[in-house]
Amino acid sequence: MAKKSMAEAQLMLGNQLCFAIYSTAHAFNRVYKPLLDRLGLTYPQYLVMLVLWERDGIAVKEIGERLFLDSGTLTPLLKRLEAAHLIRRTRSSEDERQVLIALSAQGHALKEKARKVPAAILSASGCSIGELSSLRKNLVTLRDQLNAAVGE
Amino acid sequence: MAKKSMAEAQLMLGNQLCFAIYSTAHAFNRVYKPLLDRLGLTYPQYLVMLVLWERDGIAVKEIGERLFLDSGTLTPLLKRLEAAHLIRRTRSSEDERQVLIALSAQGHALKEKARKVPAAILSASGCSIGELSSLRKNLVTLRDQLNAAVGE
DNA sequence: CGCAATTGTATTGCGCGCAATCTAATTGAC
DNA sequence: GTCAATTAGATTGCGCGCAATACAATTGCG
Repeated sequence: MAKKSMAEAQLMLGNQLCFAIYSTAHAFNRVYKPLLDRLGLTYPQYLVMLVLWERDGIAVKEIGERLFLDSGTLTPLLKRLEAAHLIRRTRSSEDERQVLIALSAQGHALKEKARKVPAAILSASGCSIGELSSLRKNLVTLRDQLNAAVGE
Repeated sequence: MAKKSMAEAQLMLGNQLCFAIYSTAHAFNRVYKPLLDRLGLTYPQYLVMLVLWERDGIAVKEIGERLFLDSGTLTPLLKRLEAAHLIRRTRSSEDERQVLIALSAQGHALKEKARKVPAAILSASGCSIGELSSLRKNLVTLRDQLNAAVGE
């Protein structure tokens, strides 16, 4: 009987870590949206730009590995960034299968406008650097463990 | 110079935390998918069923409040659950604006098959109950803070 | 070299997630 | 009671996110 109610408790929404993550991700999105609207970016597009601001001229594959996204997501997203004149997509001459992504002048320039985003997010979170940092570490560990479990 | 790059690194933390959450949510989804496929549910549909297994006969509005989802997401999702014969949607006679969601016999029965899901997730996470529970608590605090910040 | 297997990207289809808009039902101020 | 404001859902449109599939370029094995 005690056992059964434990199984029951595990099915309760409030007890589920996954729902906490799911709903926190949505909450973050809502905080980011007004900030990113000013940059003309969606959140996944912002992630791609963050990768490119660190280093551009990389293949779609590498962006996908860093963000855990595949070509089904990235190909149309990158086409939209190209249509917005933030990036250029060119086939690699060394390996014609690869499409290399380079920032345009506008894409580089957008980095300056994006500088104030992290501070705004930090303040909306209402947490200390230490809290956020330990939370991040635990999540990355969990994520890597989950991804390893999927790969068997 | 060291100070400036440290401040910059700290500012990036909000971004990094958000990406940690974003990518962990996707990792969870990948772990859940094969388990939920056997139930014929997607993850958001599973969340709706969790709410209904706790208490059904509730309005769409209440489901939306518990899951932080709006009618644009729920209406088509609930129609798919109805098409799968897991729920029934009926207008409230007291307030004709409301649509009440009730589990069908199949919907109730599915709860039994869903009981083994949480244990499978727990094992894939590779964490102890205590770790997951404290992580969950921190995330809920952060989520509520973020949602409050959006509401100003 | 020749050909099968692999790799990188593109395409299609489906299910969210949400903003914006719409409609019908209810409430509230007077 | 009347009419404006509010509320609950539904609809539309767009951008992911991913599985499945397709295809061309490259690699590797004989």
